[in-house]
Amino acid sequence: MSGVDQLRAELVRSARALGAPEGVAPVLERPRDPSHGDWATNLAMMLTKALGKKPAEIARELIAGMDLAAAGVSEAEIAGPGFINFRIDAGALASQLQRVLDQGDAYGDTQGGAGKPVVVEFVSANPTGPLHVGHGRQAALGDAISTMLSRTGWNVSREFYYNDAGVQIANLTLSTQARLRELAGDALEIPEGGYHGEYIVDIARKYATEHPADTRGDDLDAVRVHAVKALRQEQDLDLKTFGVQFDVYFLESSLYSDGQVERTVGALEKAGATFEEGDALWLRTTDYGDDKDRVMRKRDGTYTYFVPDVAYHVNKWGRGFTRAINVQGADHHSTVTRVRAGLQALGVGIPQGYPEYVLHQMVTVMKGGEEMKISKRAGSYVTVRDLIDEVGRDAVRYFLLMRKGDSQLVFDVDLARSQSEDNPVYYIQMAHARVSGIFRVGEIAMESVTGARVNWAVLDSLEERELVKTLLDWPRLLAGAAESTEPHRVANYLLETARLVHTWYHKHHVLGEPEPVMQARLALGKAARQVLKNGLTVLGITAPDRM
RNA sequence: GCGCCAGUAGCUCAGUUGGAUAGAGCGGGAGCCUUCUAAGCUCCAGGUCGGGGGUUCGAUUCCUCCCUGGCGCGCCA
Repeated sequence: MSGVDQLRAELVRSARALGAPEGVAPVLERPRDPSHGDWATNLAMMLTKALGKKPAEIARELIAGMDLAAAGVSEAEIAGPGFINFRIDAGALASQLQRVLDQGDAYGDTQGGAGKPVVVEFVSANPTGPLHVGHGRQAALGDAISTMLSRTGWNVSREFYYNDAGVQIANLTLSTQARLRELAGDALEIPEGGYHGEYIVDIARKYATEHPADTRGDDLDAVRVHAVKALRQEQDLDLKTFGVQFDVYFLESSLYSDGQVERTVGALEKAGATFEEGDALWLRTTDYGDDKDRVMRKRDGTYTYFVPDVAYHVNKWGRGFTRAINVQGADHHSTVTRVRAGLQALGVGIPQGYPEYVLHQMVTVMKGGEEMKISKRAGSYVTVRDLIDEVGRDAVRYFLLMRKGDSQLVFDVDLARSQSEDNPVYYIQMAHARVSGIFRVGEIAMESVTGARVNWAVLDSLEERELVKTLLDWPRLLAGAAESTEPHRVANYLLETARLVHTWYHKHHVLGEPEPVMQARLALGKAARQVLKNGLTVLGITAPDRM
């Protein structure tokens, strides 16, 4: 049982003795202001109605009824409108760092997910061009969310859905053909809705080399296969450079070839959720909160995009994923209602909120004070590769994760590239490297610091107490970030932790101090380094030992 | 017009799910290196939390109505 839990247990015991209702659950929080102690509770204010007394009186009685020593409390005072502020004994507080040292890379991991399966789908780009910044945000978000879930006990599968069966693929094929014919001497005629980027020229050139008998691209089937393959390879390479790996690549086309789309449509018709009108087949999405019904099968006999998407999610459910999370740009949010409506209409026991969506707002890339819109290769947008080339993988990851997904994001290339003073990524990594440096310079093996025989009570300065408390927050913070699927909480936590580490490092020397002091500070340093490393790992960012 | 998201310091954004005197980074100003990395530390300036009403001991946080911005509202994906 951790220190907070003991404190809470004592509070509950005391409150119950005063006549508080069963199930009373005191909220303990860390006050912003250190002078308000290490933990504070508003319990006395919560109980005013139930006990019919004034907050201050209740607070006094609560404290009197607690075994403060058992909870490691050195001081308890009543403050403000009725808060109780507890100060924890320095030794009792710092000794909890033993957990960090014992658990190492696993410190912070919890088991809330209980091994249940969850599929996280992200990126899911059409294989029609290089990945753009938005895909980058999805890749960073999806990967970090997956890691967080995995560290909180979920059995995670990362999945990439390839839209390889639609109109876009036809446009890609025709665009490639147009470039082939341009290379053969014709005037360039990129079709309506086609792709204008430089990369199409590369693909065409390679096709012509590999297919000397068809340099004009008359064999559209061969052109399509070639172009899709080339772009999948390019996207894979980008993702690899970004450090993202998937467990499953799911092809949209397989939903058609396996008959899953037809089966889903048949089931929806059977369920009476559809109707025909104007030579088209419609789904009654208005029965499930949509503002109008939606076409499933167009007049030309093909399906609208959300139909295979419904089939795809039936497939996920069928594979045993009772939880599914989709990371997508907010411009796709109209799909949410439709897919869920389709799943509900099937009536096969899929819960209403399935799948969950993590929608993120748009990214604006700024460089030199101006919006950067053009990539040489892609033509009309900035690619993930552009960003990695500009600022490096770690900085791209951090900058794409530092803001809540709900916020529009301004990516400042100049700031991200700066390696001197202003960059939060390097600030955090530097904290890790500086602590590593203590061990390197002192020639102290990291493994030799185990926490055994450490006099934790030595760590009683303001800076040390604040750092200790923050390090002890990590498991709770990670669990909260995972539950809310918000990696930016980890990013902000790391920045705060790094700040405390830098301050501590500057103020409290380690090497050459008297033995008990040095041993205690080495233990604290090692714990801090461990937490920084664990947090950076969650975000997919490296934790260098020297910079 | 309808729906979703946002509006907090000059700029970019956090705000621990309703707590105490609202924070960080950048930008601006002033200091700190014969001692474990100055990619660092310390201090100063900077705010009508978009606006009005409501809920209660207490609201940046919850409800409601306005205002502003982004995205979406296709037999496109």
